[in-house]
Amino acid sequence: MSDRRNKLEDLAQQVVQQNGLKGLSFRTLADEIGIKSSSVHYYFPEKSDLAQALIARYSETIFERLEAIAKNPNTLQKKVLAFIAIFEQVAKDEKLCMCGMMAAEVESLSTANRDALSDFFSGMERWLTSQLVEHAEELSSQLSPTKLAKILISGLEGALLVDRVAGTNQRLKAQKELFLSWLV
Amino acid sequence: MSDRRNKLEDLAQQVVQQNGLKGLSFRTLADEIGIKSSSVHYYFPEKSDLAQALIARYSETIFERLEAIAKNPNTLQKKVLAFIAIFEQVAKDEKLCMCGMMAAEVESLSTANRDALSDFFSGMERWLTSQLVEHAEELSSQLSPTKLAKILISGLEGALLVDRVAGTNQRLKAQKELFLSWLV
DNA sequence: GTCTATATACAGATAGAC
DNA sequence: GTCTATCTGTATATAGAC
Repeated sequence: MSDRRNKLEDLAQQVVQQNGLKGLSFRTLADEIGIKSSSVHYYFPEKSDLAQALIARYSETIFERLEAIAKNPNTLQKKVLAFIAIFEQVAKDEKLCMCGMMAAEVESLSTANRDALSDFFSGMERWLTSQLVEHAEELSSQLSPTKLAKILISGLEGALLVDRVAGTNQRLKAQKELFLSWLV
Repeated sequence: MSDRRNKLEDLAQQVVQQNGLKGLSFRTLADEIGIKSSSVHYYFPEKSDLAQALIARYSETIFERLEAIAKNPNTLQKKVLAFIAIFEQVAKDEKLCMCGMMAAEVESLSTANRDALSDFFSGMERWLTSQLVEHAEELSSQLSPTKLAKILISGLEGALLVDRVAGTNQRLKAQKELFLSWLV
């Protein structure tokens, strides 16, 4: 992967997490890097190609981190708090989860983009579910691990969304406490 | 309020809930109504004026419904299920909460728009909190009503977001079960 | 209130030179 | 790989006639 391609993706991802895919233009992207928009089209012929690359890249980054968390022997509490910390870092930069942002724009995405987005969320849920199952003895909730995973992940996505408008982190904190309430 | 103005707002709201404010143009809005975009500017000089009207209108509609739910003597379970049903109706139309959608676009909104959005979410949380407090004896959670309200509302917003991508209603259902798990 | 006409800006995308 | 140049479409917004 070329360095330039990488820099384009870095910058594009940041813009998408703040302003959305519709808030990102090949022109401004090129300007910030110091090239022309036609050169950006060299790397990403269409905008949907850029979006696809961004989703793939973001997914890779996140799932690598999740794998590292899972591999490291630890309590469920520590593991999931490390998971939640990923969202907290996003919130601190006044951004959204990149895939959460694109989810809001799903009507204007290609079907490949949509599928990749859908895979991202189901992958995160699968990861969290497997952690909850693996540490079942540390859980005290009456709800199934699958449901708990769906609840927490959509809760975290929504918390990022609403907290950013309010300029606080109260909802993210509340979601964290929700998780803690599920532990024995 | 003129009939035309109303029809413009009706249509605009629907488009925003599906495609976002950036996905709404004065031109297409005018076309669908059968007038020219300059005539839309007669009602809403700038796009931020339209956005402000939409948020005010949406808030009014929702809070009227919440007031009706609160006024009608009922169990906490029935009241909150009626609250959740508002989200379920939105999901059925493959839309987002209009304010949830605009929350994703907050970086490109006027400060008045942001403040109105923030008020919408805090108003919903205040309503839900007051219901939880009023029916405290029906609750069994260790978390405070304020936190439960924040958890459920951001959870519902996130569930709409993620479910729409996945084309299911699993996360909304899971959030509903989460609420039910809080009852005695 | 609605129109025509237009100003201005910006979007995604492509052709072809270098 | 990057450029210049350009096509084409669309956006917000305004002026002024009717």
